[in-house]
Amino acid sequence: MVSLTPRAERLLKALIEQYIADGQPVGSRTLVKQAGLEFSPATVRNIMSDLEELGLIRSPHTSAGRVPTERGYRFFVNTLLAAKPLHSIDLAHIEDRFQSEQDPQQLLESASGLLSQITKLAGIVRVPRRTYAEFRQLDFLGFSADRVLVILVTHDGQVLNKVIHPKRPYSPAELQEAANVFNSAYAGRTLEEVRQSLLVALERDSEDMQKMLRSAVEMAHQVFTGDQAQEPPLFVTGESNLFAFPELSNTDRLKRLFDAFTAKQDLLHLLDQSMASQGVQIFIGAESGYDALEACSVVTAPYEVDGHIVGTVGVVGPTRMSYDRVISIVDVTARLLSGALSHGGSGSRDPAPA
Amino acid sequence: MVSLTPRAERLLKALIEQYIADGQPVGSRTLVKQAGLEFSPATVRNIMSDLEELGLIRSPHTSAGRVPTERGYRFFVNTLLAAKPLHSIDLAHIEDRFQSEQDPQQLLESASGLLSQITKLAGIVRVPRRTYAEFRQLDFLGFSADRVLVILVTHDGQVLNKVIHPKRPYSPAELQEAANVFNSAYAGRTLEEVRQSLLVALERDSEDMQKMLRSAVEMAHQVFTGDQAQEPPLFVTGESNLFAFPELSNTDRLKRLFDAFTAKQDLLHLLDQSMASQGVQIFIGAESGYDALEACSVVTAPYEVDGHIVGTVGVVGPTRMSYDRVISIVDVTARLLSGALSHGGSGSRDPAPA
DNA sequence: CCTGGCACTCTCACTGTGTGAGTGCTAAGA
DNA sequence: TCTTAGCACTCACACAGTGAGAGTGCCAGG
Repeated sequence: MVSLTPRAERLLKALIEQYIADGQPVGSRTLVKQAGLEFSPATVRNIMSDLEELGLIRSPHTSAGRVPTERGYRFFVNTLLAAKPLHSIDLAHIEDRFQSEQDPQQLLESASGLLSQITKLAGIVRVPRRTYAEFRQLDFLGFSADRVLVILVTHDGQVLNKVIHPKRPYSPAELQEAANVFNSAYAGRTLEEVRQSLLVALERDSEDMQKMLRSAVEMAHQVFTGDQAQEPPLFVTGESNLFAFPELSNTDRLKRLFDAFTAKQDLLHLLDQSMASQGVQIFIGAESGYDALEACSVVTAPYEVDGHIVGTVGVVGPTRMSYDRVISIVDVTARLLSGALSHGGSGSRDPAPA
Repeated sequence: MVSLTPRAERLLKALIEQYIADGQPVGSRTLVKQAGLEFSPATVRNIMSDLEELGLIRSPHTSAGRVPTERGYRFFVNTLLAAKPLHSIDLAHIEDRFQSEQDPQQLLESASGLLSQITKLAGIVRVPRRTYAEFRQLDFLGFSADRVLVILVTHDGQVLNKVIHPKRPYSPAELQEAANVFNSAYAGRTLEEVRQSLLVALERDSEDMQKMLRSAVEMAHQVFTGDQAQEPPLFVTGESNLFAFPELSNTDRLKRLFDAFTAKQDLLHLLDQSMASQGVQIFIGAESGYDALEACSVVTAPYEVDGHIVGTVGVVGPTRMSYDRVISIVDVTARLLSGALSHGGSGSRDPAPA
């Protein structure tokens, strides 16, 4: 990374803060006045010239002021930024909301909503993969000769359901029996483990399985394979906040951005990426690697359930955002969410039958 | 309604069609050329003048051509429009998609997706109110001393679930027993009926109820009251198609429109309104009564399950849309959806346990 | 090394101008 | 009485020119 003189750093910091505040290219004189610098505009111009050579700032045109480049933002975020403690009102707001929410899914959706409300940007939340959830039980409900509703419940109270079409009709008693056998065989393992065993079980010769279990396995397998598509793995909230930013108001850019929000594919990859490491991560402009996020930055932080990272919360906004504010909001939200999901709130722990 | 000379009608029709086709105000000369009229531009101007007096068309400014007013569109739609038969490729496309889809919820989402794909506008689908669904069964699953997962299944295979917090701990056996009692008491009635009975039952002195049923009622009541918020009552797809229309490209207008898509409140009212009557309904511009839909038209058609109207499909786009095309697409989609939901597809009918 | 001064550049807002599209009106023709 | 050709008129739009303002780069002196 480039190293700058303390003065240049101070200048760059002031410039970026000023630009973030009002979105106008900032000139030497304004900068001296606004930041209360003790040297003259001319000196500032010299330093700016250096910064421009380093690729940290640039001039939209000759007689405009300077604007940070993505590289400039990156430097700013890496070395100049002092995380700003969160306003206590916001903090209380988040805590309140998490306290009153029960259902883990709703908790996640709330988190996304809160992020977008507080930051006035778009909030995103990566829902935990169900693969790692623990299987609890499964029920088969016959609806007609060829339609059976399968309901799958995980240890943490998530419910999946799917209508499947068995090869032959089953009586209610048979279905009940099949569920019982299946449940005692698989309860307590993760969904992924169950899925794997099902695959193996199906490949093996059916002789060595009880007839009932075989049916159960076949039907359950249908649920497990259809799994992914079933529910949104990602919450996006407050997209329309982004209309407020002139730098994004280009219709074409907006369309691509909104398409990305709908398709979710790219965002998902990005969030999965950021699950790999602890703490807040920031993708500035092209760093995300997705065209749709061209003039945008994404700030993310993973959240945990009982000490394991299971998902990510984050915020999407224009590169010109108050990183200090946003970073602490995202950070705190991730922490509080982890807390709410882990202990009392709901989300896990032994289902002691009282 | 105003009545016009046949010539004026012909002219108005040609003008609106021309305007829908390319979005430019249309002048007398272009109109003569494009529509192959056998009278001169001057005559056209005279007629246009009449139409303008009647409020059917207007001039954005002195030297521009004419543009239809909302009233003009309304007249056009009411009396000049010949419904255009649907392109057979589109028809096949819809049928295919409905055929391959099983789950009623997914079927509805598909319908919305199809509408937006084919019309290149935003598709909306009003999901049936669950209130009229028939109650089938309910299960209580204890997760911890103070958390019980309630799973409710309707006759048509929908699954609702909610975590509730009972007043005292229950053993698994108690929960099982409570569910049994509850199910035999209420199976086969509509959710609304069940909700009503629950209210009554709770008000009555608890003495005359079995202890078990009382608990079941209290817990079930929690599920029934939390019902509405649980799932989206409305699917919206392809919103980003609307970016393509210059008449909507005003950022402020777009924001309001997208907020309406997110809040869903207004759209819901509109769709509920259109459930009252059979067949395609069209709301042009201000007719919808919602500011957010200012320069937009909404085309809707109710769909049925077993002869009863239960929801609405529709399309939102700029007032300048190909009404003939859109109307038939919406109409056909509603019909095919009704079919898919009613017979084989899924959606209803006796759950013969085979 | 800093700074004041100065010439220079470029955007932006404003103004004026010409052109093209389209209108309304009038008077002549069917 | 209805239609049409002709004509004067209006207006948006694109284009060029202008002046002000903001900001820069560079140079020479402290």
